[in-house]
Amino acid sequence: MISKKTIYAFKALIHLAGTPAGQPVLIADLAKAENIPKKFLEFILLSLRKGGLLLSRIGKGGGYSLAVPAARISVGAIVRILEGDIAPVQCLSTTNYARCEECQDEATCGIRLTMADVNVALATVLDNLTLADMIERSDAERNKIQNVVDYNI
Amino acid sequence: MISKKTIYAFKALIHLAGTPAGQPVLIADLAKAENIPKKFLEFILLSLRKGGLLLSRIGKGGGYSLAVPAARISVGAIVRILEGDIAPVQCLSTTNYARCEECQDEATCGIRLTMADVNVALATVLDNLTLADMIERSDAERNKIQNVVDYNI
DNA sequence: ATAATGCCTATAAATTCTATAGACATTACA
DNA sequence: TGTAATGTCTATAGAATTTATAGGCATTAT
Repeated sequence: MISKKTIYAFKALIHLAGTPAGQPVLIADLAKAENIPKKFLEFILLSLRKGGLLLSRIGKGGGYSLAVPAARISVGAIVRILEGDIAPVQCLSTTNYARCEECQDEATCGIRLTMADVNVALATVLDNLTLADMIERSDAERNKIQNVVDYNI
Repeated sequence: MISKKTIYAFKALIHLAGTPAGQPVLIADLAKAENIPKKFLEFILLSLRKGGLLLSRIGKGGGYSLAVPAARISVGAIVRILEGDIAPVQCLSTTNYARCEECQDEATCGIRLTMADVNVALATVLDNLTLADMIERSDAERNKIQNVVDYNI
């Protein structure tokens, strides 16, 4: 289950992807528009910036904008920044590795070996979905529904 | 990231799969052998029994044993029992559904549409791995290492 | 009967997640 | 050069969840 923090990040990124490039968005406006606690959002945006996904400008006329096109921001990258990792068990994490407390032998641990498969499956799907996909799918669904409405008229 | 509770469940199930059928194992023994807090394990085993994966016998000579062969216990089933669900967002959960607080329109939510893919990928891999796989892979790795040792002698 | 066992409810302790406060640093622009 | 507008940073509070424990009850074999 992904955390609220990551959901907020998705929302913020989708919002930023929908604003004209070179026109930074204020934290306060973003918070209001997406109904995210401002101070919490502040922290989330900072993380995303440090993760290389956002640009910020301080001072008057400042704000946040995407650092890269939405099509090149993978969902996996977002999740990794906010959740720290994707791995289902910490002994499989690359960024946040920790040995299991009482794992006798990591190399032959059946749980670990099995979870490695899960890890690969998860990473694969998350790394192949992008912010642009999120937006496209939403638009596509909206159009589908709109067409049905048109048809009915 | 899967919880300690689920890891404990895996360990307990692997242990039970490794004991002769019809020979129930005591909670106390299992707790000691796998180094799991006894009272916590008690709760975990109860959940697994209610989930249909274990049989128990009360009273003297009682204990726990697998209700089905290890090859027919999927990792997904175990995770679902302990974690409640697999879905990455609650609005995709079947057993534990909850609408997102401020989702304007669930049908066109890009986050939800995207996470649906993740959900399928995750469910697929988890449902196709079994307790028997966990044990087999562990054995296979052990043999590999053993063979290397033999070869070196 | 009695001892051995799982079952159940309640609750405590620890950890993580969510949210807030407030001072500080940087920038645009009058 | 001053001032208002902004993001940055550190600290901490509050809420929720996860992990762990206690103790009495119900059931069974002998």
